[in-house]
Amino acid sequence: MTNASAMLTALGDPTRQSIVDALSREPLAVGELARVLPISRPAVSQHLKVLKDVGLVLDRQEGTRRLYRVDPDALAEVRRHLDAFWERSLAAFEHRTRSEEDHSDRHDQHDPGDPA
Amino acid sequence: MTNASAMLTALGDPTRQSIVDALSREPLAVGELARVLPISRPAVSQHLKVLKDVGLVLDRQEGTRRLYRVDPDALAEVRRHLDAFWERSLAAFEHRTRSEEDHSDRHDQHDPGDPA
DNA sequence: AGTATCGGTAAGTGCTAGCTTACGGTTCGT
DNA sequence: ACGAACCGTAAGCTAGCACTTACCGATACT
Repeated sequence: MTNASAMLTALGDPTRQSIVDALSREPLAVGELARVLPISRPAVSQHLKVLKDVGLVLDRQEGTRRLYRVDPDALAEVRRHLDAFWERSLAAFEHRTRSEEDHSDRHDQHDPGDPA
Repeated sequence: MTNASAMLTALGDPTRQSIVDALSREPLAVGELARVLPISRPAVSQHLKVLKDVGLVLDRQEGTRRLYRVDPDALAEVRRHLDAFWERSLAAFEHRTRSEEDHSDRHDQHDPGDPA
């Protein structure tokens, strides 16, 4: 499992999506997040651990508090991962559409080898 | 919960990521997917139902088989959603960096109001 | 030093996501 | 009409996830 898919998996939880959403606007401490979200502070801590383990968020000690923020580079990595899916699906679709004109019965549509 | 976040949640499962991965390359029937994946055919069916409910995949009857494929537009929507996170986190970061020069002790950093 | 705030972690619980087997319906071939 | 292949759904089980409360260490203030 690549790092990008691990991040995607971490983003699967709606609560963690809310956390990333909030943190993307401005860095927040754990208690501040817990005040906004409908869950307890330890629950927030556990979610932040998950997000931190996959590299989606960064933390920095600020006195007695601990400020969490989103790592833009990590988000960019997830985006690239989705882009790969998107481009491939688009390519497959267009390939299908093109070969619709001369649709023969042969179904070896993978790697046509550009028969010039 | 918006549609994009629902799709993101559906993509949270690693098996579903594999399914989308496979389907992005070329449309496949349920049985073909089950042959590749380490799970049973009904399990694949259930995953496909989840993906279809959020609009990530499309299906079309092909004789006795049922071909599933990825909807590129849906993937694009998820991508845009992540883009929003990314842009905001980047903006927040740069804002922080800029206001680092004149960092006073006041911590009302939200909406400084551009004090000319 | 004493106190308060903040936050990570341990322990325990409920629920549901994901899986399997079993069954039934539909489409194609003979 | 019969059999085969394909697939969706029901039913049931289990592992793990998300949550809570309780506890403890660390940092800052007076």
